Formats: sequence, structure tokens, C-alpha cells
Amino acid sequence: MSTVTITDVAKHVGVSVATISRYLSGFTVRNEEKIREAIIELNYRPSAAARNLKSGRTGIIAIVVPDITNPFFASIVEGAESAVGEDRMILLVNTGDSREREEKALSQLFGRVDGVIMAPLTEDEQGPSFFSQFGLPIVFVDRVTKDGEKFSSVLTDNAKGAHIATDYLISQGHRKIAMIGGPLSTTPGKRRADGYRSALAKSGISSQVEYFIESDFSEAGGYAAMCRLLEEEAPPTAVFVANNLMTIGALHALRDRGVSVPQEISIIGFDDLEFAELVNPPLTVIARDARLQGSQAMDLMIKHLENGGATPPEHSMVDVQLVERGSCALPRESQKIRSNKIDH
Amino acid sequence: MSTVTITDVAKHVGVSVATISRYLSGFTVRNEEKIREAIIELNYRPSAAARNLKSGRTGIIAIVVPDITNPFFASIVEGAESAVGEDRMILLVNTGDSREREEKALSQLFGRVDGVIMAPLTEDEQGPSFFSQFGLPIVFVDRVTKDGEKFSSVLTDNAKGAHIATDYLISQGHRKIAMIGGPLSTTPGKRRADGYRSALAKSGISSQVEYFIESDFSEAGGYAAMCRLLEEEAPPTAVFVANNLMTIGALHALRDRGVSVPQEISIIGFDDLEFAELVNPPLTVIARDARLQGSQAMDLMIKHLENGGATPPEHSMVDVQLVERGSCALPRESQKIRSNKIDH
DNA sequence: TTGTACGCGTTATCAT
DNA sequence: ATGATAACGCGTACAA
Repeated sequence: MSTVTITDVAKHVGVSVATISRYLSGFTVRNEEKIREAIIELNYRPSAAARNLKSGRTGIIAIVVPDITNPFFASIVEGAESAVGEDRMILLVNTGDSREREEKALSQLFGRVDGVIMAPLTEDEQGPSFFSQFGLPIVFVDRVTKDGEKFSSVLTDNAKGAHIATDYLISQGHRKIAMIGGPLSTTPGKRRADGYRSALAKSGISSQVEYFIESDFSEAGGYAAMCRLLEEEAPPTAVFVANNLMTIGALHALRDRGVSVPQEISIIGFDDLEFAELVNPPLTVIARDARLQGSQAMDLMIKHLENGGATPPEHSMVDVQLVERGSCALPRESQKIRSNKIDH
Repeated sequence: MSTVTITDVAKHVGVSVATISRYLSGFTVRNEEKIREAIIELNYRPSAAARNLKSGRTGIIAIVVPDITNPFFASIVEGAESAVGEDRMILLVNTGDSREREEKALSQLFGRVDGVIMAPLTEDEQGPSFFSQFGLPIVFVDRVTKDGEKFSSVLTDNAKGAHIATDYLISQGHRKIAMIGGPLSTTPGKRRADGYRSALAKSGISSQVEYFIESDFSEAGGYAAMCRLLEEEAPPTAVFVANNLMTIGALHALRDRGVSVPQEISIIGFDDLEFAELVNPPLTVIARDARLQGSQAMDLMIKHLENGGATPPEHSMVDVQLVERGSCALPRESQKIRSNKIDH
């Protein structure tokens, strides 16, 4: 550990610590050359800890996500990282879908970071008071808590995305449309369910209870949910799956059961994936720019920080987009009808 | 900003700051109850910055990776995070494959973190001096630099994995076996190429120059490389692709060109992927436990830290495994020969 | 057990 | 432009 301090440099050059400090801050001092050399020779590095104590800021911004191995969150993090700038860094907290870890980590963030960008696990954290008295600037990304209005946020138009997805299936002639949703306690879980229901309602299709499964955004959850749907007396002809991991799980289930997509069942997912084109068949999805969400969140945070925390909360919304590939088709019934017509 | 300090708490309770400090450190003091209440009432949070300055440690460990959106590195990070323990956190640096960013970030780490776990961009950093003068404990993960022996590391048996992959193709009857490799300046790039060549040599197959393409571990790189291979006069009948992203790219290329796998060409990748089973056909790969690599690296770092940095470097190696799925088959020639035999 | 007082490495203020 | 010095918030040796 290089334990050489500013005092050592000062002594070595023969000036006071104040002069060295000023040199480091960019002021013009007399012995610039000698100081420069001394710093290199002694291999002096300013202590970040001391600077933090003095300045009250750390130059570190935390980003809290439920699961970094989810490509969606990885992209958010990457976006945030890309926008963090030269003199700041990011502290990553992976809560692993554990509320306990989330709370614990949050409390550890004090004094370590200047602000936190977070995708909270659920909307009902510890009630409105928690984040209000949290004391650290917060920007929510992808998800908010109950009192999310009080803080800046960068969300997706979840309801719109879900609506588009469901509408797309309806327009293909599907009527028995199921949804594998996320936890209704989360922002995307709730809003996407809303969008699904509103689309059905708009087309006068009654939403059947057994066609909506509240799952958990995990691959295993998607697998289980799809299995349940297949066991229905009247299985759906199309399924809207509310996130990428569950979509993978659902596809696995279909593959294991030998159900062919889109011949026997149509699938549309939420969130694009690197490999969505490569699966069989290529996956039709609702896509959005996760990287952009991350960078916007960071921009908001930095703006807030540089304004001395005096900015009112801003709410940004990233758009969604239907990416048509091959996992959706006309329902079987329609196909049969057509065939029949042709046969006669 | 919670600007309430230990002094405020002390005043509020009517004791000295030392007593509060002792209470916080777990010593038994007289007014525990009153102190507890005061802390909650005032919403006091110890300043991490002040503690850092006092103790000389930050409780933060940096993890430096080239690309967090690569599922492999995401898993490494997750593994490291899972092993970090209660009282430490991780600082993520995503170098985005930029050497400049890597260096810059590294220099910023000083004093902010207690140690750094890193997957360096290339083996030829600035030579041994760079990391030695860095002054921070280092554990290499997945990749090392030239003087990597001096620091602990957690690698994969790259050569073995590549050897197995190539051998597997040979055992299926392939002779025209190409490899899309990573940069030879990186540990995995070099070792995997070694394994490929050794396997060919062992079977007496001469390695043709045009069958080895040094690419860059990116999806685009894999795409381009595969295109080049397809344009060869005598295209290979099988390709070993040295990482996951390039495999995705290669598959895209094959799909765009209408080349069917495994009928026309066999593909084996390095690193498993969530969706490897779902692509068409399911992907055969060399797999390893990336999460384990991450957690082992963290374990090594913590061990080093808790021994006061007095431990000699340890080198750990995570095993590889062949996961047979459906992307490899007998070469076409063999198929034809067989057909001929049957026909006659 | 408790309180006093000093030091951790920097930066900012105030004279000079 | 420079130097001495007081903070920043906390931990701890020392004395009580």
C-alpha cells in the first residue's frame, strides 16, 4: 500500500502541503516542475477517502438491480456506465431478488455513494417514508415504488407494450389469449397486466381468470406457468409472456412437451434478446432500448447532483416497439377453417 | 443529505462521542437503549468516508470486466457479488473493450477500493511494472497479463476445452475443421487456439492457415469470420467457435446464407448460454461454471485481504465440460458415402 | 465503563 | 503565490 501522503510530497519539494494541494487543483504555483517530478518519484496518489471526508462527495453512484445476469438489467447497467463520465464510477448492487439483501445494501450505501439508481424489487417497499427519509438522491429505473412520483424515474411504456402485444395476437385471429405475467407487486408486472386486459376489453374479449398467470419473471416461473396453461381444458392458442427470462422458460416447456410454435401455439415476449432471431422459430417480441434507459437514468442523476439536488423530479418514458418475427401465426382453428374451404 | 454526525447523537443522549462509537463497535455501554433510540430518532448514519480515512480500508472491491452485457461476464460478476459477504460491496468497471478506459479506471481505483478483481483486456498490458506499482491487491479472473504468475488468478482450462471440442469434431469424422478464435493477445484467445491446434496435430491433421481466423470475441466478429470461411474454396465441414458472442454471430451468418446446421456444417461453441437449447438446432458447447469462477476470485481476494496481504499467489482452474446437443453431425462426405453404400 | 484529545489526508480560509 | 491552521467525522489510546 502506497502510504505516501501529500505531506511527503511537500517535504520532498520543500514547500507546504497547501501548495501541493493547490497544484493538484489546477492553480498555478511556482515549482510546478519539481512538484510533478516529486509526485512521480514518490508515486503519490491522493487519498480518495480523505477527499471524500473533506468534500462530502464520493464520485460514486450506486446502481441497484435485481439480477445482473438478466440481459435486460445488464444492458441497463451498461447504459448507466456509459453515461457516468470521466470522474465518476458506479457501484453495483445485485439484490438477487432478495428483499433482505436490498435493504441491507441500501443501508450500506451511506457515505459510500453520492446517489443511487435503482430498480426496486417491489412497489410496496417500506411505505412512503423509507425513501423519503433515505437522504440519498434516487433515480428509479424500470420500476418504481409506491411513492415513486417524488423521485425521478425512467420507465418503459409497459401498458402500451402489453397492449400492442395482445392486440397483435387478436389481429391474427386469436381469442384464447393467455398471459404469463410478472409479480403484480412490481411496476412492469402490474402495468403489463393492465395493458393485456385493456387490449382484450377493447376487442370485447372477456378475460378468463385461468388465462392469466401471475409468475415471477424467472425462467423457472415461465416454465411452470406454461405447463399450467397447457394443462387447461381449453388451452390458449396464444400467449403473451411478460419478460425475457419467462419467455425462455416458456419455450423450454413447449419444447419439452413437443408443442410446436407457432403452429400449435403463438408466443410473443416482452424484451428483445440477442438470440431471439436464432431460436426456432424466431421470436416475435416487444422491444425497447434498455441501454437508453440506463443512460437516461444516469443523466438524470448527474443533472440532479450538479444542480445541488435542487431539481424537481423528472419522469422519462422509453418507447416500445413491436418486432415481428416468426413465433406468432393464425390460430389453429382459423387454419383448419381455411384448409376446409380450400378442400371443398 | 443526512448531515447528522456521531457528535449530534452524543449530545442528544448526553454522553461523549467515544461512548457512541463504542456502542457502534459492539462494546457494552451503559445507555444502550437511549442510544439506540437517539440513532433512530435522529436518523444517524455513520459516515463511511470518515471510517475509510481512519481505517485505511473501504470495504469495496472492484471488479473490472470488458463487457457486462456478455452473459459470461455477467455470471462472473454475479458469482463475485454472491461471495462478497455482508460488509463489503463491489464496484463495477465496464471497460467496453477499450484499453484507454481500462487504464483510466484502474488509476481511479486507488484509495476507493481495497482490491481489484479483473479480466484484463490483453495479456500485454504495460508489463510487470504496471500492476506492481499499482499497489492494490489484484486477482485475475478468466484472463491474466504477462506477469500473471505474480498474482492470484482463477482461470478455465481453455486448452483442454478447445482440445475436447476439436477432438469431438474429429471423432465425428470431420477433417476440414476451422476455428473462429479470439484475439491471440488474450489468455482465452491464445489458449483455445493452442488446444485446437494440439487436437488437430494429435490426429495427424495438418492445420490449414485459412481455417483459423483470429477474430475479436464479438458477435460482429463472429459473423464476419463465418462469412469468410464460407467463401473459402473448400469450406470447412465443422467450425469451433471460441466464445459465445462469436457463436451467435456465426449462427446469424449461417442463417442469412441459408446454410443448415448441422447438415451442411457442424458448429461447436465455447461457453454455454441460457438459450443454447432453444436455438435451431440446439447448440453443442464447451461449458464451464462462470459463476464459480467469479465466486472463487472473490474468495481469493477476501482471503488475501484478511491475511493482511501476506498470502502467496494462488492459481485456480475451473473445469470444462462438453455439452452435447444437436449442432454437430457427421460431415456431408461421410453421409454421402454411407448413402452410396446403402444405395448399391 | 466513560471522557478527552489526537490523528487519519485533504481542502479551504486567512494572513502574509 | 505561499504557509499555517482549522475543519471534515470517526476511532482509539490514554487517563480517570
